[in-house]
Amino acid sequence: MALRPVTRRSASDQVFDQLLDEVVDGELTAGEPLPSERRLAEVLGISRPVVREALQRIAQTGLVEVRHGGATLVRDFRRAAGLDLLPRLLVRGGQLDTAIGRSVIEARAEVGPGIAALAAERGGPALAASLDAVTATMAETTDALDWQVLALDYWDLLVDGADSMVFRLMFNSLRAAYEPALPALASLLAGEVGQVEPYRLLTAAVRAGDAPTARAAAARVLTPTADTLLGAFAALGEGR
Amino acid sequence: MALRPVTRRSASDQVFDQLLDEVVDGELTAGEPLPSERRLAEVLGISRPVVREALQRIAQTGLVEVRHGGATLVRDFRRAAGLDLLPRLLVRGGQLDTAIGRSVIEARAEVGPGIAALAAERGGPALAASLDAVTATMAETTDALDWQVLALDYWDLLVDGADSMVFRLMFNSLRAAYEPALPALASLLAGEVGQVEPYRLLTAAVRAGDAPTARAAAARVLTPTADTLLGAFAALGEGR
DNA sequence: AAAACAAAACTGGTATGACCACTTGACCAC
DNA sequence: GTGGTCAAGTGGTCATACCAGTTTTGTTTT
Repeated sequence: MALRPVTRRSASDQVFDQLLDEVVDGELTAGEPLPSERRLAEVLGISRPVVREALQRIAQTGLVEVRHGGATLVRDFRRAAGLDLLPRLLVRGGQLDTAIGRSVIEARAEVGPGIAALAAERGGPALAASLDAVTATMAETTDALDWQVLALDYWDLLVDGADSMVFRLMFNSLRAAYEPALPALASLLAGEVGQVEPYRLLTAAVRAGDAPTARAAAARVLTPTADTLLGAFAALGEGR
Repeated sequence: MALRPVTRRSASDQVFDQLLDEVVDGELTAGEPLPSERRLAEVLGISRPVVREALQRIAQTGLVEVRHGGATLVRDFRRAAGLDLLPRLLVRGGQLDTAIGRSVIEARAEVGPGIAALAAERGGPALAASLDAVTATMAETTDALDWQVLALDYWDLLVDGADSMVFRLMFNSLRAAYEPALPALASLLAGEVGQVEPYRLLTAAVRAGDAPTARAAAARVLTPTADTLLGAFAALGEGR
C-alpha cells in the first residue's frame, strides 16, 4: 500500500494560506485594510504572535503592506508580487488554473532557447558530457514520470552551464510551480517518452559551442511538449 | 531642498537583513545548522518572537529550512531561492554585482522580444493607443532618469498586453531588482534619451498585430541599452 | 559486544499579558 | 484656516511559560 507521510501544518502555515488565498481570490481587494492583528487573532482563535508571523510572511511576498501605527493594506498582487508567487497561482484550491498554465508554457518556450544559447557559449565539452549522462539514462526510461524528472535534470544542468543567476532563479521558480503538477502532466506527455533524439541534437550543439543551433535545437525539444499541454489547457479551459 | 523620508527599520527587518546577507555571502554554508532561536535572541540582544519573525521570512524566501524539533538548516540559495531574491543579489552591501547585472541584461534581452510578440498578438489597437501616449511623453523628455521611468512604463503596458501572468511576475521581479539602481544607470544611458523612434516602430508592429516584426523591433529597442550596460559592467568587473 | 529501549536535553511552535512606538482623527485654541 | 493637543487604535517588542517534536545519551536487554 502506498502511504504518504502525514503533514502536520502549523497554525502559522494555515493562517498564511488562508490570507494568501483570500488575497489571490480577490475576496480581499487591493487597497482594502486588513483586520487588526488582535482582531485576526481573536477571530481565528490563535495568539497574536502566530498572526504576526503569518502576516510578515504575506508581506514578504508583496501581497500586503504593513504600516506601523496604521492598518495593514492589501496590495494588487499583479503589480507587487514576484515570480515566487507563481506556484500558488498555478494551482489554486487543488485546481490547475489553465490560463496561468498557458503562460508558464509560453514563458518556457521563450526562455528555454535563450538558456540553451548561453549554455552553448559557456558550457563547453564538460557540460556536454554531463548532459550525455542524463540522455543516456533517459534512453532507458519507460516510465512517464521518471522521464519528466530526467528532463528537468537535463535543463537543470543546462541552466548551470548558462552561468546566469537570473535564469537560474527563474528556473527555480518555474520548477517549483510545476513540480507539484508533474504526476498529472506526465500522463499527458506519455507520448514523448523515448524521444531522446532532440536532446542529443541539443547536446551536440552545446558541445560544439554553436549558440544559434543550440537555440533552434532547444525549440525543437520544447515545442512538442508545449503543443500538447497548450492543447490540453485549451480543452480544459473551454470545458468550464 | 531635496528631503527624503526618514526610514526607521524595525528590529525584525535588521535581523532579516543580517541573516540574508550571511547566507548570500556564504558565511553560512549550505547544510550548516543555524544557532537556535533562543541563542540568536540572546546574541542579537532581542526577544525570541522577533527572531522568529525574521526567521520565518528567511524561510519564506527559501534560504533556510526550519524543522520542528530539529535545527534550522541553511540551504543552497542557488538551488532553492526564486526570482524574488534577485534584488538582494544584484546590489549587495551597497555595491552592484556586475555578474548578476550582466545576467539581468541577458534575461531582459531574451524575454523582452517574447513579451512584445505576445502583446502584438493580443494587445490590439487599444494597447497601441496607450503606448502612443507614453512615447509622446518620452519625446518631450530630456531628463535621463525621467526617460528611464517612462521606458519602464512603456514596458509595463506591453506586459499587460501580453496577458501572461508569468511574464507579469517576471517583470515585477526584474523591475524590483533594478529600480533601486535606476538613478545610477540613468546617467550611463543618457545618450539614449530622445531615441523614441525604435519605440514607435514597436508600437506600430503591436497595432498591426504583427508578432514577428514586434519581436524584432523589441530587440532593436533593447540592444543599445544592453550593449552600453554590458560594456560598463565588463569594465567595472575588470577594475577589481 | 550489539541491539533495543527509555529518559533527558535539546529543538521549534504556541499562548499570555504587558508595554512601547506610531498613525489617525477629533477636538480645541489661536 | 492653521497649528497644537489629546485619545484611541494600530503595529512592534518584550518576558515568561508551556506544548510538541527531534536528537542525543545512557541504560538495559539480548
